[in-house]
Amino acid sequence: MSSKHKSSKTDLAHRSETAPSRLRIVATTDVEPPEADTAVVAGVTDVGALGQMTGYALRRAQISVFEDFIATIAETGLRPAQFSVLVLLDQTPGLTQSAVAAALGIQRANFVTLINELERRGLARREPSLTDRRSYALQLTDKGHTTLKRARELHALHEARVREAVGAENVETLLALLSRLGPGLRR
Amino acid sequence: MSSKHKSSKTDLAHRSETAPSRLRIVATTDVEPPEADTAVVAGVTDVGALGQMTGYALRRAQISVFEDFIATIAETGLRPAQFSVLVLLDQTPGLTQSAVAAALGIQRANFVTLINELERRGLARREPSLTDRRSYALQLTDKGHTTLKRARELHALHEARVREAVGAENVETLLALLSRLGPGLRR
DNA sequence: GTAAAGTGTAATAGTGTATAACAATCGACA
DNA sequence: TGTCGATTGTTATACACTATTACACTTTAC
Repeated sequence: MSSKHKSSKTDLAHRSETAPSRLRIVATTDVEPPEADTAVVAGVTDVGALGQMTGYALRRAQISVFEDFIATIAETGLRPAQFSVLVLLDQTPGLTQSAVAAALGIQRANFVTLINELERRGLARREPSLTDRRSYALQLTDKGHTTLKRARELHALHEARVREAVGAENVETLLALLSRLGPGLRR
Repeated sequence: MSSKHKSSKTDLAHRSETAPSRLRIVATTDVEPPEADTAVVAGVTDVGALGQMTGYALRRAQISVFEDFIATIAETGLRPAQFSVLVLLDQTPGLTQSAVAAALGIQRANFVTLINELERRGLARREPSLTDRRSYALQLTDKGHTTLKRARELHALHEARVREAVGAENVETLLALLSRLGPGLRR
């Protein structure tokens, strides 16, 4: 699809070739590995070697974090994917369904149901694109903005718990490392 | 991965093996944050603020890593959950279905299908428990062991890619941080 | 102007997970 | 020893998420 999209007010496209700032990771902390050994911890059989496999560790952490996040924003009636769509549309209004889906790694066919629901709840709306009659320009409604605002407050509570669990000084380290695993490992 | 794991007799409960000491995290590395700005990277709209949310970052990383892992062990016909069951049964033979399910965070009702399939493929078997007629003592078959061995080789290739992507010196840091997000954030 | 590509949509299937119910069995204990 | 609550494996079922295919409509490229 065409590159630069809406240049609302936030001037995009100023991607200085050389990364603006390198992030110097210098985390120094004492960490207690939960437990080692092939045994039982709190009545549950230890997963042993599994815990040293990045994939497994990632999955368990992700599930755990999502569990907390979902419970935290439950009052908004939003699920994680819906929340991320609102954040994205708030940041960059006018995106097409395909653009949002691609950015979030969602199949555009599956995105239909998602945006349908957001529209049904009056949180977002499809406006006809002025330049392309095939697509819609997605927008947040006022209700969408207020809901998002509340969701952000709740998300902050959740994020605070995550920071506490992982250690505030280590959060940026974690994010930096995770970003390296972003979409696609070279093969 | 490790070098241990071989003497898979039935001696569980042999504590201490991995240094139960404290893990000193001292990662020092230069990391290029993928890209900043509300813009487009390679034709895809940037997710912006989303990238700073641990949950989102975790999810994307997990999906990416799993994708690679699944593709890598595809030749064994194993899916991640099945692989983890084999690893667990190899490490601790004789576990019951409930024990394995609990250790892996799987609903025991859903584990039935999983072990059924492993048994159907001749990789594991249900032996009658000698002490409890309600449950089974799960075991790997010879075929299960050889399949697991091959899967481990393939997993090593996968893990190597992960290490390269995240930086070999940072892997233990990542694992330590992820373990802190393990099951359940305090609420 | 015609062919190729992109957009939104529906239909469908596959997978993963959660819940409820149930028979068989175990464990505790009066 | 008999009863009752808890546990184990199991089936059935439902829901969320994902992937694939197909299609009409529109845009883009040659």
